[in-house]
Amino acid sequence: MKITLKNGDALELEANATAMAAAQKISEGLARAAVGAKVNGAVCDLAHVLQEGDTLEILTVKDAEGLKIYRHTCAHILAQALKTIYPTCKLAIGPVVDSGFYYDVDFKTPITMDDFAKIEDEMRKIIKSNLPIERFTLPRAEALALMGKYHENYKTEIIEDLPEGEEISFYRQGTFTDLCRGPHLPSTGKIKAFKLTSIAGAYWRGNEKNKQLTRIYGTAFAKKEELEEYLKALEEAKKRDHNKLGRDMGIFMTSDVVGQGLPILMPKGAKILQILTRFVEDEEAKRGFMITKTPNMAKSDLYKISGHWYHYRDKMFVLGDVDEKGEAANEGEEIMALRPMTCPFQYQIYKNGLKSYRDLPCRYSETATEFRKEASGEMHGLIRVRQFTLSDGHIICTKEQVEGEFKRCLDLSYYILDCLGMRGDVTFRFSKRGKSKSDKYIDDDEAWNNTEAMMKVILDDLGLDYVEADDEAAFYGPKLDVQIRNVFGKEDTLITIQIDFAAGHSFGMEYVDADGVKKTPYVIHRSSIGCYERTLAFLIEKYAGAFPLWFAPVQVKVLPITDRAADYAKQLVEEMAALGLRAEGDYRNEKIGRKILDAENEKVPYKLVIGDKEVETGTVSVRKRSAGDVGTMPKADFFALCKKENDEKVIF
RNA sequence: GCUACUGUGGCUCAGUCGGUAGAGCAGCUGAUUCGUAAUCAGCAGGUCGCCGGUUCAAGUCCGGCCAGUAGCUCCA
Repeated sequence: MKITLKNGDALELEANATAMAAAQKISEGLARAAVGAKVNGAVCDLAHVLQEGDTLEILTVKDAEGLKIYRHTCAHILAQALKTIYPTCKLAIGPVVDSGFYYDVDFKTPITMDDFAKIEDEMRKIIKSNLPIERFTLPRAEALALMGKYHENYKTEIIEDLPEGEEISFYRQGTFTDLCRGPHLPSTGKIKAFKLTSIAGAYWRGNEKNKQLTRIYGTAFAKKEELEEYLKALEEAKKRDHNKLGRDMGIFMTSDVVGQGLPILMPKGAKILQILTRFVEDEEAKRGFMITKTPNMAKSDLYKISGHWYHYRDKMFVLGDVDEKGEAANEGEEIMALRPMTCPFQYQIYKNGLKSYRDLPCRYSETATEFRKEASGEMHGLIRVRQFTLSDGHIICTKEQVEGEFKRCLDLSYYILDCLGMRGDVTFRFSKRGKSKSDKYIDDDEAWNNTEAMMKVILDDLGLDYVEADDEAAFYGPKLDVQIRNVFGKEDTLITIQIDFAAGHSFGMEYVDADGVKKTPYVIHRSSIGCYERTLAFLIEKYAGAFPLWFAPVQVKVLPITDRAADYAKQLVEEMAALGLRAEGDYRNEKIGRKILDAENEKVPYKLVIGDKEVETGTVSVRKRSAGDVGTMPKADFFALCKKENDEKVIF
């Protein structure tokens, strides 16, 4: 029989040959490195039997899909080790994740990280035994019986939920059998380097109403060196953790008596946010946005119209006593709530006066403070907080204008990301309702289908490289989320642009069209730079606190060598301030080496060393961050260089 | 909220087998005015997260609580 390889070459094989046999025929080396196969585009085991005309690709750990197979097998080895050491534990699920794998397990008595050594030893034994891994399938009744025999009630629940007719496959290695779609390595001995990394609680099926299982995280690599490199890189990344670095650098702090999730921005942090806010507000104004200033709270009546009062109240800070239905507990008391979003406030502005089609698009923007009562365990540094400031905005426009306005919003965010040097760090997620029919979404299939299709056309037209995510939409429409990862690899939304088909109707917004008929507009919710606190967190992590000059809180540190140079140093600071540059002097009675070290630790972009020579000649001796001494120049030259770098928002 | 881990001066950490706390940095004072990554000396600073228990004796052992950190999105 003849098959086709990925590169287009034909390969002659005996009838019923497996993917492994094909790999062997190609080369012994490939057969040794092989971890799985891709037949006609579908990933499968090496034991997969090939058919005439199949297209075959042999996968190794160098392929992303191959590495997944490798790690998934490692998860099974973990499961087998756990069943050996803790025979009464029950297995739930054990998938592969970005940086490794995990297995969710229900233990009779909880285990801790101290047990890892013992578990890893058992895993090593399993690997050393080089057990062959075999796949087999069973009809539903027998599959249930098999898992029932092992008292694996999580597995039986999974089987029961599988659609009728779906193939139910198992993988067996030695005495251990696990329900699994696969694929897997041909034997356990192929694993060369692995490590259990952490332990955590995780709810069965991600639902907090279900039992919490123990999740054991691990990772695996093709070589020991790669594993060590990964662990080292992880340690390095943690040094950039904004939650540590931001506090150490005096950017922000928290206080027990102020409260959880309420970061206090210190002078340096507040300065950065002021710079970013002014930049964003000015840029928005250039692009046709009208700035608004709306209240931080409103009566419950407003949130009743928006629907938040009924769906979101447990996450709002409510002022006044309310009963479980959300009505005032004391007759006649006015119930207020801090706002969790800006939308309905800006809609009030739109509704103030009759609008013509000539008024559209109506672009409102605001640097808006919002309040959300996040659960206590969900707060994280500056990334997830209870009070934050969002570059919020709403565009009210006709359906025909949606596409153009959406593209303008993305263009603004692109520009901002470029100025921050973060364009390369983000990914895009097209967040849809998709197949989900949960009651958290507005019930209007036609509107959902139309809006999701409309957004898809826009994204494809822009040639955006995005992932589609079902069940991630806002309750009123689909979103384009600009995503970013923190130093722990956790992904968060930095910026979002959303199309809302419902707000126009629910808030009674209208415009008079050219034909004299009143029509309902579309709304685009958008942020340009995202939430300032969160964006600052990612900036700290990206630059490890060494910010580009244009938004560094202190741009230049002037370091007089002796008291004789102090007056000139003060004069330099004043001259730079007059030019709009942020400079500080270090007038302590310390040696120059110490002043340089301290300024270096502060991560100031430029240092000026000032001694008798500079005083006499009106020059400055310049040290550039991470480049060291770059020589002496007339002060005016340095000012110009600095000003240029500031105004052009140079990233270095 | 749940699970796990952590909790000693402002910061980083010591503290053996239970015998009522120690260093470096930072701070303060004094001396030093020294040209490119830590000048010297002295001083001061802690109810060992909180509460309770065991003990002649608890930072150390036990129980409870609080706070911080990570995970709880990846679905055979």
